[in-house]
Amino acid sequence: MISISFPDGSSRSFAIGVTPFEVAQSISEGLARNILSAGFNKQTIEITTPLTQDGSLVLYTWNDPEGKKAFWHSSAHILAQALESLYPGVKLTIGPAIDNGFYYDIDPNGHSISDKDFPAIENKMLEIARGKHEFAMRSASKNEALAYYKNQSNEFKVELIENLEDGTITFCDHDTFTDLCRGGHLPNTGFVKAVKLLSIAGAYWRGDEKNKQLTRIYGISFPKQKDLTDYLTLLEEAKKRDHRRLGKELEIFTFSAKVGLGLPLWLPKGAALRERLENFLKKAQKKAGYEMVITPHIGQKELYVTSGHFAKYGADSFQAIHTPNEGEIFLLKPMNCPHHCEIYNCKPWSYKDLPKRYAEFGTVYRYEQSGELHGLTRVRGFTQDDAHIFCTPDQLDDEFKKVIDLVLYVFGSLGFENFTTQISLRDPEKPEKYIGSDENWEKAERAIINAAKEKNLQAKIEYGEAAFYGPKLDFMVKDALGRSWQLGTIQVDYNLPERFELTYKGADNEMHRPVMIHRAPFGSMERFVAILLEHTGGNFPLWLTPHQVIILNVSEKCENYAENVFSLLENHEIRALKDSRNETIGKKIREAEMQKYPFMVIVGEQEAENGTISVRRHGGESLGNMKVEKFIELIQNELRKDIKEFNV
RNA sequence: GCCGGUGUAGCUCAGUGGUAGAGUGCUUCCUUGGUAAGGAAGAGGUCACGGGUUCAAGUCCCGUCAUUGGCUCCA
Repeated sequence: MISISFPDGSSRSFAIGVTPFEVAQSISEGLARNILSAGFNKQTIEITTPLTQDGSLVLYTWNDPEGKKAFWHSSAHILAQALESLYPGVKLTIGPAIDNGFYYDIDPNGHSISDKDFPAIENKMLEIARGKHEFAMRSASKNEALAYYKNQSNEFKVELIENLEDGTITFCDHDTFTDLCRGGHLPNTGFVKAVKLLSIAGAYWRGDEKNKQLTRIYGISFPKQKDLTDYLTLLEEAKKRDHRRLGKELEIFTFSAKVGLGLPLWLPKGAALRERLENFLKKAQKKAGYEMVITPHIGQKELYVTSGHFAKYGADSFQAIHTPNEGEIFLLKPMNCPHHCEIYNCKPWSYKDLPKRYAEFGTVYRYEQSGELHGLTRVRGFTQDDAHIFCTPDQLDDEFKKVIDLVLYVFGSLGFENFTTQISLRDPEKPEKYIGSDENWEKAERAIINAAKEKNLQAKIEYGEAAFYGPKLDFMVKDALGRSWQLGTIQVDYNLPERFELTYKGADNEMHRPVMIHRAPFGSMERFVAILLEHTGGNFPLWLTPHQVIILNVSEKCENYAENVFSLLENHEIRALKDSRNETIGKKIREAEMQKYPFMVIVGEQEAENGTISVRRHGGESLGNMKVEKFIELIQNELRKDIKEFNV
């Protein structure tokens, strides 16, 4: 007998060789029907794998990420089999499960595959699935495995196997198909009832652009047809929240091929929205002890040689700006830090003056590769809500925590609750990649980890993701399609103070180097507004929205009254708009709904007579008739609730 | 930058080799309305651009540009 323990802490005895499926059966038939995969002693296994020793067992269903993973990983095998059978000679490489589905990378080996072929591939996959072929794992020696793939001239699998240790190599077979595989499958292909291939793309072998480009096919699969239908509906809904679409519909921003790729043009409503966001942050920053500075959009080449950015990025960036003076060269600024360092350098500082916190909405220009541009989330000219804090090493901890507070305040005020955080540290294997002393790095890394812990951030630690000059803490938010974007960032920097020879005089009467914190709570105005659009679906909070109220007159007879109401609202700094077109009231309401104005004020002859207005909220809720003064009060109350002050 | 997709009226899109279309918006007129589309008429297109095949190209082929899904990159 072996003893199996469960996640709830209980444990039971089973016969040696019992499978997770049988364990599930012993708990309930329902569970046994739904179980897809299992974890035994923290290792993913098939539910048909016999257990031969004591251990802890977790059973996974579709509702567990691990269950979905087994499902989608198995689906990738089915996709690979379908591809092999439809396109003989294709070379398989890797095919993992991802957050939403799976993909398989293949070398088409002369075949051309396009999305027009998807229906045929999907049908083949379903045919394979219906065969209910069992997935069976088997071990192989390294030599056997190498021979198998050398025989197929599959250099990719050979490369994979060469990096594996003999004795750890396993294959998975189902039906007529075989693949090198670590494991974690469904019992058989029959679990897969619905399949949809989503897109086809090029992907470099092992993610390196110097390598051969393979063909990647993305797909998703489900245990029920209805799940697929629901998922596709969800995708359609997400498309409606695409910031590029909303940006056009709500007239927030546009692009012009004449102006240039990736250079956004902010329309009046967008500019006003952005200004409100900036003012919101400025107000909080003022409380937090920041001082605004303003720096030019260009800088001499020497500035970037000093900062080190020229050597690293000069060749791949916007090219030099020349002047009538021969040899005089300027560059568009790709970041604000060097300018801010020179501001710090304009006079000597005492430790008593620190920290200095310089903030600027600084517009920077970066020549992103054309294929990377994406709406407002990835552009070539954008404005960072940048600030640099120059402090003593002793102040670092405290300053860092204060910045976290500010970022949390910003995210909280805008309803970003589902953000994730990531701490990026040095790669301990490659100390040569980083500059600065070990002591400083340890101090900085400790400061970030402690600060994140103290602020209860469930930060994921990533080694090797740090900038070469220091570790960082990033705040990531997902867009409508679930793609993660980095918004807020806080970075510790020992490099620039060194390169710009920044100093302050300490209590010991000696000169010292300050530490620098780079931080941007929004990240950039462009990306932030994009993600905000996708999160709110264009229904901005009342304090931020371009127009808070639209006044709709029922007929031309009450246009004067509408004008009076409009002036009253304007006098109280309520952002109102008037639709006095000669259209039916029904049509005006419909259009106002589609433009997502938070309040509609409807005025007709009755209202004009009684000196009232009829108020309707976006979405259809009627607030009834009231005096304009009461409505103004209502809005002002909502605004107060909407946004809280930042408390240092 | 690389691998695919797409590009037709201001916008959303139909149009598989034979006279350039719809809805919506816009202009004008009628209608004077009551909480998600009142009616009529009109204007609006070098079918992204350049080349090619064909008696004939929006449609097929090649190139360029833009855009888009990924990959790579992201100071």
